[in-house]
Amino acid sequence: MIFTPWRSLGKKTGFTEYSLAETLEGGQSFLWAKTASGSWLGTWGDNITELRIVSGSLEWRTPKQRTVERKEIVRYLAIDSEYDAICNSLPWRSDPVLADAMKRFRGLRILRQPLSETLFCFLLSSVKSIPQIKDLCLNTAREFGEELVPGIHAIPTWERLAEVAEPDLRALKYGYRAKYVAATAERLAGEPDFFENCLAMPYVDARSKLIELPGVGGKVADCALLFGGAKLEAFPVDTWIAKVMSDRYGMAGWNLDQIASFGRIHFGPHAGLAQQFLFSAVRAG
DNA sequence: CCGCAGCCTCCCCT
DNA sequence: AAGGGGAGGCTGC
Repeated sequence: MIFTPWRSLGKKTGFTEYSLAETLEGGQSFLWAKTASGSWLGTWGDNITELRIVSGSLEWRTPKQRTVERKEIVRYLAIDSEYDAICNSLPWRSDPVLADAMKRFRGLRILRQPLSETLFCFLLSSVKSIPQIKDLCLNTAREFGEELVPGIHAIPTWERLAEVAEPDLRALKYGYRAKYVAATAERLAGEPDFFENCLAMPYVDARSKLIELPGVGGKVADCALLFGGAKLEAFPVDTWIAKVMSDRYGMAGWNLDQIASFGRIHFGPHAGLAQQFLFSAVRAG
């Protein structure tokens, strides 16, 4: 494949080798893979981009036959957000657990993925590890998604998924998730403005709307809105976060909804970023 | 309202 | 070497 020349986004992005890796494949997206040369190649929507860090600068390039505008990269990686100010607004001064996680993963950002695609990936995520979710997503793309360049496919649209029979999803090893995807696809195919409407709503309303979909509960809705809807107040509670809140914040015995409510209040309007720092830290051990 | 088993499949463990 | 238990959740009882 022929690529454009590498272009630089500079050093001010704050990304390090470590925080870029954690941002791209630390559980927010399942569509990035490390290349033999150590760069990252991935997709979102119908975009394909390769990223790398050289001498502390973030660099990017795209296939020549399918270029991506610089502003799209900036938007996806949230480089245009006031990162230092947002980090500073988190309650790290009074929260040593958060302070430690932020120190270890400085530079970690919340991606701005397409909401539709993000919801799809997280609908497949229940009781799966990251490598397994990646396999499911990429196999689905290869089977049903548009071929963007030879060998690289986009995640199919919900409209396309609505045409796929449930047994064909089972054949891709979806397991019990097949009926969730089939039912949600059928529902969404009749509501072309669903995601646009969600994005226009406040977080709480968008969350309720997503939870109406088959197979979508609080955790999946929060992941979709945080990583695919830029709703930074979302505080997804999975088993890892439940564990750290139980062990380090004295919340043993609290249920998942209670932990999520506490997280949104304690960490504030950017609770989702705090969640991702804690998630990365507890997962790294 | 709350807690829990069951759901597919894979993986790790014995 | 075969078989049980649990995994980044949701649903229905």
